[in-house]
Amino acid sequence: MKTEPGVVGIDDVLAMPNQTVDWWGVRNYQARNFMRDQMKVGDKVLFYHSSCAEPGIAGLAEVAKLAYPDRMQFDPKSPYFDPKSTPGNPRWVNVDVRVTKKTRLIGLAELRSHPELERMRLLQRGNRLSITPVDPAEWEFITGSLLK
DNA sequence: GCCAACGTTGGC
DNA sequence: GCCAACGTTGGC
Repeated sequence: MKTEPGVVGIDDVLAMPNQTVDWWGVRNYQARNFMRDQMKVGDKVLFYHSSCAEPGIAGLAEVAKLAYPDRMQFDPKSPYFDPKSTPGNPRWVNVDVRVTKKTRLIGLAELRSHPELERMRLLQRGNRLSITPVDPAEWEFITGSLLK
């Protein structure tokens, strides 16, 4: 799951109660559907920093709460406000994410250097999705080999 | 700031 | 439903 550290970085989440944050602001249907349809409490998450000086994996996390309406869509003052969304029929949802471990930063170049991660969705050319599935083998390689 | 690669919008 | 124009993402 990508986040911009200038907005909410891993240190910000670690400073929050229960090291947990609501993943507000996703406004892409595919990414929303991953949260809504796929993610369960306890699912493991790679916490990724994007649009910053050092893009890469910054930590490990897990899903702490099933998808529910994103609070920003109802706030007219928020850039994430959606006038077409109503509390009775919300368009956007988010899960809660709890950071379980801050790791060393694994940069993009390093990720790309490993053939084991060649097919990782995050690394595919043209990928702009802020939430992408991670293959169990990819998770194992990253947590088992790269972070040892 | 550039720009590739998308995704969304809206006229038809 | 098509598709051109426009907007966004995100690494560099």
